[in-house]
Amino acid sequence: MSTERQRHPAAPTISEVAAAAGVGRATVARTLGNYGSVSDVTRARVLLAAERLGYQPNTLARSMTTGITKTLGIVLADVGNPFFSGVLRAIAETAKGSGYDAIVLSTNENLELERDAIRVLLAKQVDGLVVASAAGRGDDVSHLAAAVDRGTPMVLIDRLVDSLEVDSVVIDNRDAARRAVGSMIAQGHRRIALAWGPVTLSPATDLDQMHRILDRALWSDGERLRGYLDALEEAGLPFDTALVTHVLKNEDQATRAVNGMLALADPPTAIFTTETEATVGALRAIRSRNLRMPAEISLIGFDDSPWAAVMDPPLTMIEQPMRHLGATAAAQILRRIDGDESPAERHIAPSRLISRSSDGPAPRA
Amino acid sequence: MSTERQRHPAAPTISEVAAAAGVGRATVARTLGNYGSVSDVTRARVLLAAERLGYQPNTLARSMTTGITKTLGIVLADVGNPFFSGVLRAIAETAKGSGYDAIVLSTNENLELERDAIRVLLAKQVDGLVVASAAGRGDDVSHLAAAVDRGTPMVLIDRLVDSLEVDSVVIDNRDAARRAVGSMIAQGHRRIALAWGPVTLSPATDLDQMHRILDRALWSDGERLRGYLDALEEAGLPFDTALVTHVLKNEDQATRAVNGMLALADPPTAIFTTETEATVGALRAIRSRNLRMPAEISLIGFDDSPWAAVMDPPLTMIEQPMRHLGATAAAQILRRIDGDESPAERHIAPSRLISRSSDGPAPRA
DNA sequence: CTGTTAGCGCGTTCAT
DNA sequence: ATGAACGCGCTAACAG
Repeated sequence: MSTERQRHPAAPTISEVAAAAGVGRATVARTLGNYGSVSDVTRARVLLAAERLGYQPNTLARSMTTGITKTLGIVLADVGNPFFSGVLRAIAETAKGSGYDAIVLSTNENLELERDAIRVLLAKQVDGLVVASAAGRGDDVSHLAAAVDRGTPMVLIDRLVDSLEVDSVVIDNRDAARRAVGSMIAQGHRRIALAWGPVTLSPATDLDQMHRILDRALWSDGERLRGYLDALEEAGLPFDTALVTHVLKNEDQATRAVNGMLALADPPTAIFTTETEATVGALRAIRSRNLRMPAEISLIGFDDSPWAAVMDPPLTMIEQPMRHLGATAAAQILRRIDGDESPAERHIAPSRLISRSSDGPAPRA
Repeated sequence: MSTERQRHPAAPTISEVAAAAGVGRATVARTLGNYGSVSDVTRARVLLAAERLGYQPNTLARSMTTGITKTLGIVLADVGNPFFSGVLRAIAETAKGSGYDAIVLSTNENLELERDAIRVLLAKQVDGLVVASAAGRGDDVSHLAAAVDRGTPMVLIDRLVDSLEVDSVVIDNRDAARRAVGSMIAQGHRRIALAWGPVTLSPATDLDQMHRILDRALWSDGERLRGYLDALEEAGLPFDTALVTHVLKNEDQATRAVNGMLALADPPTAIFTTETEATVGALRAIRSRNLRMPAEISLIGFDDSPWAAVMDPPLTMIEQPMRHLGATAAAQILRRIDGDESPAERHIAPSRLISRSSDGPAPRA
């Protein structure tokens, strides 16, 4: 009996198992690690001892010697976003299938937190990184570059980062947006609002300024806006800066911004939203003005959700293949970890416009 | 020039920094670790060398000697559920505030995956565990008990586990359900459906059987059902097993089950849903039968969401304080890690019934 | 104030 | 087939 009562017996180590089994540590390592050769009787003795002591390997120590953690670092812009949590689920499942675990960090769209996340993950010696970066174009991404330099494989998901020569898995945001907006134009709409455009303090007053703002925006935001512009241009419609929000990305701001547009002398007859929260914000604005949808106002938005189908009317939405995106990203990073040194690949996953009833013919003037 | 081109220079270790600075390893550890005492000049030299070499600490090695990982293990039943991702966000933020990182594993409501998750986390030597368990009452929770025995602090969140004497942070599900159902009864409803009840293959045919099923259900499911029964009993209303779903927890099953109830000769005039997916399923069923809400059917459900307010009509929902739950759980686990040995605490967080327009007076027969 | 040394738990030669 | 011994990168005693 020791003087100080040991409430929690220290976890048994490989040495204790060895002692209990009456063999050397190496033999235990061999049987438990399933390599080298061990006689059947010794193996049985070791296994028994391990079982009885409730031996659990210490993966930290293992990683210490092997230099391998069997762990993926996942950096997401926002786990709270159903899109990202859907992607995450697929990543985690695919990884586990190959014996990898995932450490997930959410940056809340904050570049500073992203830097921190990468630092933490690298310090934890993850074998690979999957990143949905919060970096806008032109932002300093040296933290990502450093990870790559260091030799840690990385794949970008959902958002490209210009200066980085790494694998990526994204959808064709520009095309998806072009098609959505195009379908509204085809239905006769001439004044189509965009919520959200890129965040900026000084809204664009003309197309040139818009393009300049666009060059510093988040990649996906930029692409979606470009697709919007593409559709306008194809149809020969003028671009009106008053129809693009530049507000901070939260629901209240979106609501207010869309409300403002709806109050214009020449209001939009259709709204294109680039994210779930913008969609909800737009719906709030539409509801507060008692507009009938789609009779008086049409709406198409990014990121389908289960509830979109039970809205009144059911919402026409762009669906992103979350599972496919996640699974592809995970498979790619595992391949890199496995030693694949081929040039960086860009995977483009298909998106789909799910037609429901929130969009319809433009009302006659 | 070495024969084999070294693409990725090995990460510099403390020894290399020491060499570069011309001091001993310990001195480097002291300056970088900010402990002990180091002369200003040496400190400067070390800092410079570390900076120039781009030194990054290897936390694995650190944890190896200290026995501390500064890492929390979070096991959630489903990260895809907005409720859990909201909770997670609060946990992560609180933890980071104290210098802790979080490793998150989602079990998809699968006990087997939960066992695996705990094993992985323990192997990674996390300092503490926050768990929303997928275990129903009576299920084998030895994996959780083992973690506690081993001395790893644990706090249960959202779901209690009977046999475990550990801290927990939950809401009073029973009371929340009782109040919601009670408010419908007060509005004249006599036939109130419950979606979802506990999952089971052989539905209850009477109250006794219901209670028996209840004794093996997920804690939160059980509590919510109990609250439903409480409200019925208080009002002297009979319990009808036909009004409680027993289906698998996915949207399609919920839709079908609710549809079936609505087709009854004596259909419910109100529905109480215990989770978001059940709510969406119920809405689908209501919509497919073209029922007007709340004129012909009332609805109240668990877990408020941004979109609930833009539905037509806006949904009356029970809001759980996700941030509060997460922050409390994190604070509690940090306290335990800090050495607090006081008896297990049960934190009960307040929930709130947000009254909107999906519920109303019962239609006259 | 600073350098030396001894582990932490494990995987892996190298002998035997 | 098996055991002894070394090292991964770092912290913590212990000398000086």
